[in-house]
Amino acid sequence: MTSQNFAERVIQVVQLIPKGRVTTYGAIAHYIGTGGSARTVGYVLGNSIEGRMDVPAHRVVNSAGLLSGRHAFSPEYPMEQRLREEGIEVENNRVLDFKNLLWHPALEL
DNA sequence: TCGATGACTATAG
DNA sequence: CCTATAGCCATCG
Repeated sequence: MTSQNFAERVIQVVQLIPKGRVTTYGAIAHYIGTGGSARTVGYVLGNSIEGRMDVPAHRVVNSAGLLSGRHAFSPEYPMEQRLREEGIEVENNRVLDFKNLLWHPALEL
C-alpha cells in the first residue's frame, strides 16, 4: 500500500453519491486532487468493492454515461439492474438523461 | 526500479 | 455513432 489515501478517498466519495444519481471517474479524480488519474479510480474501485456492499460503485460511469464497469459485477445482478432499481433508466449499457443525473462532488459539497 | 495494465478522457477523422 | 490516437497516472508483478 503506497498512497492508501488515494484509494480511501475514492471510496469515501463514492459512498457520498446520492441514491438515484451518478458521477464520472474524472469528477472523482479531480475532486480528490489527482485530476489525471481517472483510470486509477476505476482500477482501485474494482479491488476495493470486492467484499464491500457499502460501496455503490454502480453509480460511477465514464464521461459518456456508459457502464464501463459492468463486467466487474455479478452477471446475475449487474450494474444496469442496480441503477434501474434506484430509478435510473439504462439502455444498451448507457445511462439515459445522464447529464441530468450526473452528480458533481465539489459542486454539491 | 521497470514495464505492462486499465471500470478514463479528449480530440480528430 | 464509429474507430484511432495520444495523454494521463496509481497499481501490480
